[in-house]
Amino acid sequence: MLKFIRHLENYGALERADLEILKTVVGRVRLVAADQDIAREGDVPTECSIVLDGLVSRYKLLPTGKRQILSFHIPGDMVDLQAFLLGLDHNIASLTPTRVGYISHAVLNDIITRHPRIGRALWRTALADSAIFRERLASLGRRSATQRVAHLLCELYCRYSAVGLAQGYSFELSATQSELGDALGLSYVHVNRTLQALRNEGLITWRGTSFVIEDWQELKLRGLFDDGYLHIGDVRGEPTKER
Amino acid sequence: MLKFIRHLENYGALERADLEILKTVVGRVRLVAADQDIAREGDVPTECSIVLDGLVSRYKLLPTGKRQILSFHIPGDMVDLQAFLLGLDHNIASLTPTRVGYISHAVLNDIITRHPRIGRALWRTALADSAIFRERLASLGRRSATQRVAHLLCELYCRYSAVGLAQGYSFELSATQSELGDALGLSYVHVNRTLQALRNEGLITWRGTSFVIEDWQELKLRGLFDDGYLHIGDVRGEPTKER
DNA sequence: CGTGAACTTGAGATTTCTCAAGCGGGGTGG
DNA sequence: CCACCCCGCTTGAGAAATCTCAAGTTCACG
Repeated sequence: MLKFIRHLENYGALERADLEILKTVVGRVRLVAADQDIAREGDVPTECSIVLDGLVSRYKLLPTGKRQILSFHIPGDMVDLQAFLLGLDHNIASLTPTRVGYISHAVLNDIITRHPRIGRALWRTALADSAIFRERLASLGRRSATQRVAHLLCELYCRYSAVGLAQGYSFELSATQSELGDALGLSYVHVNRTLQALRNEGLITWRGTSFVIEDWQELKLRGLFDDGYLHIGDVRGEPTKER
Repeated sequence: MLKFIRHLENYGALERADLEILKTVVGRVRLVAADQDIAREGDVPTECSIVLDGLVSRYKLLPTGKRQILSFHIPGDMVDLQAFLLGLDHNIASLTPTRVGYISHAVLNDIITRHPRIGRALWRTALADSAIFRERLASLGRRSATQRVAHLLCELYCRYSAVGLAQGYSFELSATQSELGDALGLSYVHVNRTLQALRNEGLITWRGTSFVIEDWQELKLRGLFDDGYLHIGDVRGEPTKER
């Protein structure tokens, strides 16, 4: 839960009263095994999910059987704020054993109306989510395989770092190379070769699920990465007279 | 302006009072020539733009000089609701001569707090926007060139149709093949060949900027198109007791 | 230890890109 | 009013990136 609050604070300063409320909003908590669907396209959820622990993905399946992973969600992320106002147009699944916290839509509605500061922070996270989709669009459309892989690693490092889940330049990434491929529009074979190329150049290393960025500056360059689109700490539209 | 209201109504029933307010929200209107930037990455707009006439795109430029078009916006679309709460992380440009209406953020803030029905409809359009990015992600990641082109044509037809800008199965699409390529992650040469292939199969025709879908069922199949992600008329989270 | 999933490697096949050149039509200046 | 010009479209052909298929290999786990 603290990760969620930390995440929210990246999208708008919160006050003590807000924090007290946020500590009470999570109703039930559910443990989910690896590779389980948490919600499916067409579902009509009555609560929103927050990743407390583990790694979650959103994905679409095409009629051809191909899978596109739309996003990865790390602890602190609210996964399906969209389903608060619109139906689900994709699936949500755990990639590792995961702990998921739920906030009922009723409670959410209440918070948004009565605590506008929290409401705005929530909407900002939704817009930041959308910004990540746009940047990935630029990756799939106009970045080479190497650039895509490097870019994704940079992004994940920044996001892990923002919720305190990176130590130095290392972080845990429990996605398989096949999953990375489905997220990047590449075959898993090519992801493998690309990762090895980056390792051979001394930009990254990994051992099991533990990745280390060995040359941050160069990796950013290779991925054409600029963290602006993550909007971490980018807060606008805060009425100055409020309080 | 009527197109904007019509667009909003696709995302939540509005009442007479709402309509009256919406008719007054647009402050200034600006005429923009073709191929002009309307806003740039890093800008801090104080108003939101609505396309009244013409065709608008959002795009990113990578340091390599490549362009990714993120979205096309047709009359009725609000282009930069995101900049209401976060900074702009991409550029916005006219593709044709365009008429743009502006709503100041102050007015918008006021409307959202005082007319929650309109506020929710606005947020739904923002979420639907995000849904389009996700579907395009699936296109760029896992659809073939033919599937991408067919899918985009299906989407644009549905969107034009939803605001009353399609006659039968025909609609005006004033993007160049090069622009379509930058939106679909393809070279303009390949877009050209792909369009011709679809024409030779009798699925579409065009003359200048006027496109006709000759075989809707088959084009949908070829594009693996399902309109669910557009969320047209998909309204949830409307408190039933409200009014 | 045995097993299976994930990772690795090799090599030919495919899709799409890039480069290059020609075509066509609408708008404009003489 | 007409010729010219430019932008966008079209076509061809070789090049490049990435995919697919296939066969190991490794490592975590039971």
